[in-house]
Amino acid sequence: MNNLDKYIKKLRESGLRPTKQRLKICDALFTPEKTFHFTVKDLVKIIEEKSNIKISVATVYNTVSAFKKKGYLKEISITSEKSYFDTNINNHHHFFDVKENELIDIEANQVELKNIPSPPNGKNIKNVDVIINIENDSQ
Amino acid sequence: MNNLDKYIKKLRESGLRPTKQRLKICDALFTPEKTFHFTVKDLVKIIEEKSNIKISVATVYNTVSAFKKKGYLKEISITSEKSYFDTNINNHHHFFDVKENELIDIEANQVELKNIPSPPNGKNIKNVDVIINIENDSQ
DNA sequence: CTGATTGCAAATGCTTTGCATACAA
DNA sequence: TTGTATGCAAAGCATTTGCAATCAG
Repeated sequence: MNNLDKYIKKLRESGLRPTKQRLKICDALFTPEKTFHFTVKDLVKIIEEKSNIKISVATVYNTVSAFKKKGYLKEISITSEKSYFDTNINNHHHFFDVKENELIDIEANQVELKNIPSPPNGKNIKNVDVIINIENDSQ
Repeated sequence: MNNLDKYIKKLRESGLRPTKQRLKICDALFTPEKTFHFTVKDLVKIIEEKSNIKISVATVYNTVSAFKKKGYLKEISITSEKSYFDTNINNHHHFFDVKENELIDIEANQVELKNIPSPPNGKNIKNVDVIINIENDSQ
């Protein structure tokens, strides 16, 4: 299956029609070999630089949101005024530089998590995020 | 030392003058026996209900921000459109109900974290947050 | 043609800034 | 009186909503 077909499939599975704007979003997100972290604003910038088209932030938001709900993207739990997303959907964790707002992946098997407590009655665990907040030595 | 003196001390140590508004904020935050989680909007509501005074959100923001910087409050790392703070400044973790936006404390010793990887060169670890995201069984 | 979906301008709501006012010395 | 800190209205942004335009069938 070529990329275009993959992207059309991902969009349809997320409940979205494969429009020109949304295919550009897929291209920006899923074509790079390496996974990466981004904000909605980052993504708009990447798309506009790559293709010289105009795309509204609202379109990016609803597409990213649909992909997140479907599990094609993950949102990262950090204390930041903006939402950060990750194209790496495997179980893993993060360093977060609180001053620079920079994220670095940590492989899941690099951290040993044991004795995870049971969730409250009627609830189940969706996922566990480990955030290691870091800052410059001098601070 | 009585509460008022404690609050004046906390404010001065955070670089703020002890004004009427700020003492109300201290009262709302540090008088309750139990620690709790809150957003800035929650805090404004608590203060206005308790004392019938008007207080602007900006004043609450800058005071909360100064207390956070000083370590008298902690911000919690979660994927939410609002910032959540915690009056419990001991090392501990959280369950986060992603649908209800509800937080529950987990004692630090309830989770066993091992093999924390070394931070990148020139950086040191400020703190480690473990977020256990939960949702209703049926979902 | 018709009902459903799209893309985006405008609205919303959280957070920060700028400045007239109040305060300390 | 004078320089500094305060409190908050207004501005600034991230995100969501509502709807005219478009599309699929």
